[in-house]
Amino acid sequence: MVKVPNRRQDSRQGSDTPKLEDVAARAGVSTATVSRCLNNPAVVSDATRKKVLDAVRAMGYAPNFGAQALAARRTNTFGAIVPTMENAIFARGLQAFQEALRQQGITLLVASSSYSPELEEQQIHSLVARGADALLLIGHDRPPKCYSFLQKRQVPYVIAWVYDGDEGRVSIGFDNRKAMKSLADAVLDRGHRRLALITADRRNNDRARQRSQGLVDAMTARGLDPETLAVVETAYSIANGAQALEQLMHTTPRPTAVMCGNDVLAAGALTQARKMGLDVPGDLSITGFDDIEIAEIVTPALTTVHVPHRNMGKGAASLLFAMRAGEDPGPSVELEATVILRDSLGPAPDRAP
Amino acid sequence: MVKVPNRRQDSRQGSDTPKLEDVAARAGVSTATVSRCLNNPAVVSDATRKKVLDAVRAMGYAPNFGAQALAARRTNTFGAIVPTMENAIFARGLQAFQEALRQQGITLLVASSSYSPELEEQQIHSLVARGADALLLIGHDRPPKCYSFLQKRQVPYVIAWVYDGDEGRVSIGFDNRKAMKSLADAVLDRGHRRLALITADRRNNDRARQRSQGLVDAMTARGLDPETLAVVETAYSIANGAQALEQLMHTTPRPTAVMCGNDVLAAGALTQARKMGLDVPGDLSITGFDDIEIAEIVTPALTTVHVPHRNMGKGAASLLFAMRAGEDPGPSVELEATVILRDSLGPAPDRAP
DNA sequence: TTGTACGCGTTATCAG
DNA sequence: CTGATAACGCGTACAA
Repeated sequence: MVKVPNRRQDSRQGSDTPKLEDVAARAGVSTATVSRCLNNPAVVSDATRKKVLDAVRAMGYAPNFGAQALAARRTNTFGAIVPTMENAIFARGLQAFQEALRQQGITLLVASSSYSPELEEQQIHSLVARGADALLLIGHDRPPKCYSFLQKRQVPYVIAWVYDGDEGRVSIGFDNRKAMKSLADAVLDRGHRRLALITADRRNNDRARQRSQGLVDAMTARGLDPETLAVVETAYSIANGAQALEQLMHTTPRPTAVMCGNDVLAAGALTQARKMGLDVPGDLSITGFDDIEIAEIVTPALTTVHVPHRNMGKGAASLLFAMRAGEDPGPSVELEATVILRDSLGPAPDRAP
Repeated sequence: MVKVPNRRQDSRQGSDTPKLEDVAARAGVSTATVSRCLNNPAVVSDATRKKVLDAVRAMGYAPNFGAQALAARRTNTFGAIVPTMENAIFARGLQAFQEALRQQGITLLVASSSYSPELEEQQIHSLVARGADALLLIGHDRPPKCYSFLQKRQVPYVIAWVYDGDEGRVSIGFDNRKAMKSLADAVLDRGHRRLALITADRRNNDRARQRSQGLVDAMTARGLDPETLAVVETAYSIANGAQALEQLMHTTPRPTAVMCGNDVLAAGALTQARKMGLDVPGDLSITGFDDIEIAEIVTPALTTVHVPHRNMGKGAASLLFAMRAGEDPGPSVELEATVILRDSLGPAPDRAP
């Protein structure tokens, strides 16, 4: 069979994407030199570099991703899988992560798992198959095979949004349990004794579990029976928060404070409480978690926990850079989360003047 | 030089990613057959197909993306560039878009341009370089070279979130100008005559420009002088909405209704108004645009324009499928946006009883 | 400092 | 229906 090299399928006209070879021809050098100019400019002479870069610009050359990935065995792409993109919980963190990556010339691929372990596993495979050089994951909760897969494929990853000693994995985040305990302490300090919790499904969500546990910790520390805590588990959404609150208001004894697993649920709960004619915080106190923008604009503003969104994103990027470079990323990083007191938390009603 | 085929750099142990060849060996067939099993199962015999697929499963084989892209000249990846991911404006639409793509086995890459034309151009290049088969863009406003680039590269694209006759480009969306005029009509119907507008920067944002124009249309239609409209231009954010409102409240004559370019600005404005001790809608009416979740939970709930988020996403996917298949996508699609009346809009104060 | 040439893992064509 | 094998476009030892 005869070779027909380098003739475009369609030699008629300009559906063309210039390739390295074209640039090389125009600049009067070899493809190797062009490649070097782009990837390792230091080793080529000033004169040729200029010549080549001019040609590159003139032709609007951009490397073919597939070819590059195939040859370099590296994509300069990191992946992130977050449970949701429908609200702002992870938005700020991702933004910071992305900014840090961009500075290193790395592209971010974001996928969302909709809080489904199966979907997340699929996304992990997909991102790795697409050549992600490293991965950002949220929380520890996922099937062990996910971890063995990543290890087998030698893909570095970091667990964000949690810090809990070490699970043998590099993580960066805050102590969800401790943070919720602090918030619960603030609630208990105000005399509340009948508490309720609206939380996300705790089965596949270690953050939710830890937050829940933090509340129990606080109660136990004061000699309260955790069994008296009313709990509603539901998916994160404003509507669900509202529905959960309604449900809780029909329980006896009625709670005087409803703590929510995040601000989205809390916003829904708050809206519903007011819709039911309750005064917040006069009749009922409500707290959130995460301190996303919504917390400040609802009425009354939400007492919540501010989490270090941006620092988690930035820090995760640093850890992954180190890991990709084959360096030791060091131990997991603990960042601080702080209680933010706003108007949705007040003294317990029966204790008020 | 001697060829050293198919020996892994590291033959020591299992840092391995199985390749087509490995699967072929295990199944006792050629690589071509394995490839066919995966991409065009119909043409291989049942027996071999089973044999091959078993091997694939057993080895956990996943095709190498780069190689696949290089050989097939197709990535099964679509890209979307939205102005922002920091709030929910585009979240629902993107979600729907993604769901539609997934059904066709297509992965979505999302990038955000932060409302910067330069950044957007860069993102377009990046996504195309990464082999995006098609692109979703928001609005028409961008340098012509972006369009010529896409045309030259033969990358299909659709413009979403707008419908304005035809710019010679396929678009799917609603008529921003008409929608805002309807909302403004509702405001004017309630007796408001001193209006203000808080809008995003209109220079690179045709949606913002059209919405602004719609307001002018409504005023003109009633014989009001558009010159009396107080306008503040600012970036979409809650904080900016708040600041803009404060500024407007210091103008004379003070507006009785503040219309906002979107719900995020409106939420900020609303919060600020209440912080300033104003009664909404008693002293001041405020409107938003987009009808994202936040519109329902602020107090009072926002009168706004509901835009067809999900249908735009789904429809955009359909159009792109057709275009990628070389079919004629047909003309641009106009969807309906509807005014949603909620409590933040009331009668003009001086007209109230 | 630059050029030559091979291999990266798939797909697709063509011959059996 | 299956098997060889030539591209696909780039990176990079190795040679010059």
